Amino acid sequence: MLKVSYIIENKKQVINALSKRNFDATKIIGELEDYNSQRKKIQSKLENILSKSNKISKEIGELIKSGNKDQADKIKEQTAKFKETTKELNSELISIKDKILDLLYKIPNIPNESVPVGKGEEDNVEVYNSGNLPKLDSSALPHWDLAKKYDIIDFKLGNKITGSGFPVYKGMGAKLQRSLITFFLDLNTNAGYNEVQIPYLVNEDSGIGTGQLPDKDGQMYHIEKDNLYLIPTAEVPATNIFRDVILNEEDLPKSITSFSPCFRREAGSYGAHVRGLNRLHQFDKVEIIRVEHPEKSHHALEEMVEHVKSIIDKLGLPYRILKLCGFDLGFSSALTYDFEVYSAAQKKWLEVSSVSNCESYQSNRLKLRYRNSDGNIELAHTLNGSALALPRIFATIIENCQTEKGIVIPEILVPYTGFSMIN
RNA sequence: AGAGAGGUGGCCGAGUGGUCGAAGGCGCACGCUUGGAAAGCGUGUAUACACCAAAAGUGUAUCGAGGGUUCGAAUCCCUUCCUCUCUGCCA
Repeated sequence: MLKVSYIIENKKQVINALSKRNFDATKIIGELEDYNSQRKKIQSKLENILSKSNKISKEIGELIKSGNKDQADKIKEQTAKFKETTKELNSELISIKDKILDLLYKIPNIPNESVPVGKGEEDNVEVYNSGNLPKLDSSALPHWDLAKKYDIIDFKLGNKITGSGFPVYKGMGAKLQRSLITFFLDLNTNAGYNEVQIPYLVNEDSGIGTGQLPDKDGQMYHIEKDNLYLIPTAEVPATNIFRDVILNEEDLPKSITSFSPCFRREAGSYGAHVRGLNRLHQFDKVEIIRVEHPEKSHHALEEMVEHVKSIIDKLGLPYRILKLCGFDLGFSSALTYDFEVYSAAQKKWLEVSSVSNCESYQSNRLKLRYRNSDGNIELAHTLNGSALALPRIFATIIENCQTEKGIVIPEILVPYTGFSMIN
């Protein structure tokens, strides 16, 4: 979330910048200003009274010490009136702070200057594409048919065990899946990301820290009995490593990578476009996270983009990179690049990675800060990206690499799979 | 899951109702000392918010979290989370 002081001091720029998202912040910022000045008034009043009553308490203490009980009792009466007003003011203060927080939760991050204006996903700007799109002959099968043909993914079995969107990978399919995970982790750690294994369930504080709560709690699976949430991405536990942390400037940057299954309720998205592996309730993903100095975060984003490019290049899949327009930009992101690989059998672009700079939007919620060389404390910047999400990569590999004889595994994966052909 | 013991600053650790934001130590920073280092000595060493144009300064809150008792809570009571020990269960 944004800082109240920042919003109020830069009101015009904020409203202007948010209009890129088709988000009209005029009213909400107006309310925010009102609440904030109310908050200050109440707080001053309250602190004044508390200060007085603290002084009196000290006096009472001294009087009792010196044996002056009668006088102490007299002064005690004075404090009675403070008590009620203190209580009232305090509950007013709490409720107004809650209101301010509620408003802050509703304001998305300010898009970076370079983010294009847009009214829909058609306004995303292609900034890179890797070359020619492969053409398969008309007998080419989509991955759900290939999965059945070679018995590598069983969607029906997943339905039986859990429900739709929980596929069972079998045999060479399972092996390919595991190979991809290891392959991605190897590339990420070679690029300097520290591998961590994180919990797949997180508490409420963590959900709030990275912005899934309170607004998007319908998208996460919630275990009510223990009040825990199944993670929708490793970004949540991995970024929360740094919640309530003050780093030293020289500790930056922090780079980590983590594999995890991801759980998403995907409430309300059903239909043909979610067929097969295209949209699942449980899928595997390897994530990269960076905590950066504000002056370096945009360079870091470019590095992350280059890194993801190199991964897809190695797999030899056709892809393009989109710079997301204001409309499509995620709530807490300032700048996002989406990677889409081209599925020749589905004749469709499939998103496989989203690399974002959240600037200080997450770190303000997380209270993730660093101490600069002057000794001042400032918010760090957080970035995250998929490197990579598995299902659509899996789907595209088997679709694009299908031949009459079988599915040809990309050469770079063969040392991981131990086989070069699924047939 | 049951019984017991705990959770204090970057770390260790004192504090069981009254100048306690918190002794003491370690660590860290700066200074003195030294040819240089170590040792020694001295000084400093939390965060958030508010007041102030700003700095200085002042105020308020924070001793796992939330609530309560009290003029006053790190200290007493309740709830909750976490850690440790024993028992149970288990990969």
